[in-house]
Amino acid sequence: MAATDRALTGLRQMIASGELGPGAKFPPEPELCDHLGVSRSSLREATRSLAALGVIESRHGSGTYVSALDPAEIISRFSLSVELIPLEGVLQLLEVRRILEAHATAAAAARQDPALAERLADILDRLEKTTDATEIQVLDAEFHGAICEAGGNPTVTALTGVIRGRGGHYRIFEPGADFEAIKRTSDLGHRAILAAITHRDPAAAATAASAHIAQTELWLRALRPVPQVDLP
Amino acid sequence: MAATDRALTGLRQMIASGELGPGAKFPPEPELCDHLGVSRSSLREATRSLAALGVIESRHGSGTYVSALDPAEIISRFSLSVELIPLEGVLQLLEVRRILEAHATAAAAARQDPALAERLADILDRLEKTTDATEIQVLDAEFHGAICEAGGNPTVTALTGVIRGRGGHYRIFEPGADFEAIKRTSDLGHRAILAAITHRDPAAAATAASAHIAQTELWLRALRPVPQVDLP
DNA sequence: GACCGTAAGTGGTCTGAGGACTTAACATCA
DNA sequence: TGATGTTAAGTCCTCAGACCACTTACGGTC
Repeated sequence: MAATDRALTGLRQMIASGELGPGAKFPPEPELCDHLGVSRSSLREATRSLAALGVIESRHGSGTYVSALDPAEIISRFSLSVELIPLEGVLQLLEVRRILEAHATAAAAARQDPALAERLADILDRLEKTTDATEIQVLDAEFHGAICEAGGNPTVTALTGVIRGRGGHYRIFEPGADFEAIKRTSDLGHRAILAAITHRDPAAAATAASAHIAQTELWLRALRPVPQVDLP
Repeated sequence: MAATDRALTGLRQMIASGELGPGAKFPPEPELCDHLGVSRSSLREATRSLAALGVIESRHGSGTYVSALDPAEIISRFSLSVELIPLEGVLQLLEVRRILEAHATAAAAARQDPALAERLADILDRLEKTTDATEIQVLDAEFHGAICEAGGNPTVTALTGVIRGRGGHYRIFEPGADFEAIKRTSDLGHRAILAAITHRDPAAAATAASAHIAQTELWLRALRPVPQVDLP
């Protein structure tokens, strides 16, 4: 087996075997090199791989640690790769988001939390007032994010968040030909979701969320020209 | 910004900007180092990160290439990290699988493909005959995998596959106290799913799949002792 | 035309060195 | 005594250079 793979397997094994749990500290690099039988370069490439996957964290001057191994955090790391997926693949992902978010929205409606409805209404008030593309995107994420959070499964929240972030790169809400019609349809979709949550109607909430995201899928399908993405 | 981060951002930008599409070849490492203003070590750590995420592929002696950027392949890379998630997180992930697979199973039932039903029946025949833990796991994966595939969304298939693989590490089917009862319940669940697909009843299929996976969640919840994982 | 060896191109690995950051122990001062 | 500044040890980060292993394509040979 290649050196880096050997290091990679060794590091993963140390975690999988229970030798190192979440938050635990790895031995210093030279010691690990000796233990795994690889050079520092290979070891560092292996640690970088696991760091990219959210499994470990290297802290400059302090040490290398096992991450919390929280599924939501690990899924968040996906955004680094999901942001590069072309439109064709994004549509597949949007179906995943539609299914999961319909479920989460239903769960949120079933939860019967007056504070949630109030907060969502406040977000929509602000959302309906603005025409700025960036602000629309932020408030939309806040709306759906709050609902998913209320759904109770942080993993679902993280996963839908990553997909929503990717979709946001395709700027549907740029002022253009159909801007006003699209914006109005979107606003109405949000109100339908909020109404279902306010009325504590899980089935209606799932349907409204599903329809709202399906609408986004249709817009994206029409938006064939591949956009530029600005990375940080 | 740190050297490796600079390289990472630069590489991602080359893809995000459209300069390099799926399958495209990167310039040789020395040229990239010069272009990005980092040493070869730092560049290599950056490429390893992106390779771990499934965004690029390095082929020894040939070059470094942009991957297909297929969401299903990218999600498959997740298994490297998902396999290390502790039981608590696996339960959150299983809920994701339950939601997605219920949907995919319904879609498969709606598809009305006689060949699928035949293939599934064959798998179940073999599954019901064996008591070998590994073989059970393989056939179970084959059964659910075939259904998800028929569901029509490869991303859903990949995601459920990764989660199922993680759950499989907790060996529910080891011969033990409740082995026979568990096995019989599991077999019945599979037959219920197959019946719904054969009868082309999407709603029943979704319910059966959901119930089957929910049962698995219950077994896992009861299985508190953390198992050892054997990595390849 | 098919096969094979060779050479150029490219990523993989190792070694050694110095720099940058974190942490904790220690000394100093009010 | 308590707070503060200093120092030193520990650790990861980056660079440079060299050599190895693999792939590919070219050109020669049969």
